[in-house]
Amino acid sequence: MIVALVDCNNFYVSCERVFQPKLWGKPVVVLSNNDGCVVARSPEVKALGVAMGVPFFKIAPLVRKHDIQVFSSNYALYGDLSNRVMTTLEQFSPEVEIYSIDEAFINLSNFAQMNLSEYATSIKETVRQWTGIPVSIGIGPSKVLAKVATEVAKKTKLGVYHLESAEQADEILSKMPVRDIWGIGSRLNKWLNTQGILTALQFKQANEGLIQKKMGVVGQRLLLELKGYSCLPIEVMPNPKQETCVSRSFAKPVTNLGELKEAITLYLSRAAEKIRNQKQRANILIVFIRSSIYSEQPVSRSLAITLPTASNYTPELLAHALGSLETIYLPNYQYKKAGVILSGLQPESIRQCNLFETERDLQSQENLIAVVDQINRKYGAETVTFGIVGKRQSWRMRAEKRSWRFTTKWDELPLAKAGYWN
DNA sequence: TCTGGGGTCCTAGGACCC
DNA sequence: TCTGGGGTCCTAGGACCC
Repeated sequence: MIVALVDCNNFYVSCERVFQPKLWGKPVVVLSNNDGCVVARSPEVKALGVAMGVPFFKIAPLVRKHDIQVFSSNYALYGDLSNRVMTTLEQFSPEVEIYSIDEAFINLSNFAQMNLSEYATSIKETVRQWTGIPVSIGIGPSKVLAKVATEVAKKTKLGVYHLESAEQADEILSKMPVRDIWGIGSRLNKWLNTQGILTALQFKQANEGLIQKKMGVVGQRLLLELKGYSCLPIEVMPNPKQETCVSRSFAKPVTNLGELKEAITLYLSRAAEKIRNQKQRANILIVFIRSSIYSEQPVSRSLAITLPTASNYTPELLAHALGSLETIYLPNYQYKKAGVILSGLQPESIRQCNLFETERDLQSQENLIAVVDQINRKYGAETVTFGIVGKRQSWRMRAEKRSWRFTTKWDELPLAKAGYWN
């Protein structure tokens, strides 16, 4: 197996730069939803020592001092540019696995006779030319080693690295903290350190029984992958989702049941829309509300119910969701976040009818919801909403510094006028 | 004042079945 | 004296990822 990993360089920042070239060379950050944490940093910002995930308010002085350009997350833009990158990659191999919004694995096994570094370089240049997004590419005999190679690639000027031999791998792994291996998180890192395992190479050479006992088959696979045996296949067809979650933090704490109902109504509507797009129905509905984890009076309430029959029909799901909310709601607490999870998803093609419903009832439900989806697609999300959604929503998440949705909204297209581009 | 959102996989243990 | 064996399904919790 020969795997390449294509990783977009500080993707969200790069997306902002594509349509605002004046941002090149300047320090730029992109914030998480609700403008809470830093989730993407330009190299200039990394050089200032800003860590991934720090709360934005903690870097406010740095922002002023270095005139860091700040943006709220603009997922309409990032999602669209991601699609363009992935489509471009499909020119280069029939087997592309879209792993996340900014990463893809490519199977290059059939290209072994070529100079793969050169091939990767041409991939990189094409993506840059066609989409404006800079990428780094690592090549190795397994997904885990391709990840390692990508880390090396990011530090080279070329932005491409081919890990070809076990000696090369060991050389790199010996200088790599074990925490940086894909699949080793903070918990396992802590435990491994107590076992005297500090580097990736030490992990690779560790006692298999010990790793297996602690980490199960996940650990075994990881060891094999590091040794160059591919265990994790490239998955070209996305697996059907098993659950779908919509949740948001509030801009300010909410205590009132009415406002929570509004929020749950919007989240549930969005979640139902998502599973309809995936052509799925849900068997299980979970509703949760919770305070900030930093709160002095913490509260976390949730309820999972199994639906009488699988559904993706918003009004029906909504009735259950609001019922659950009333059950779990406790007055006088400061809720900071709420959400719904639709789980036990199954294909729409399987249908269990309710004893008292007729084919005609179901058909008219489907027609109604199809029209709602159409209107919201055409005129924008939440043009048509269900039930008790008001317009004055003081709890709505913040997105105060969002750039234009340059590629997906007619009235936000980039302007070709003097002064815009600089 | 202010700390994201959306997922996946694996395991262990209990309930229940024949 | 002596009380089986082999399963499935569900849930909760732990770990990870970007």
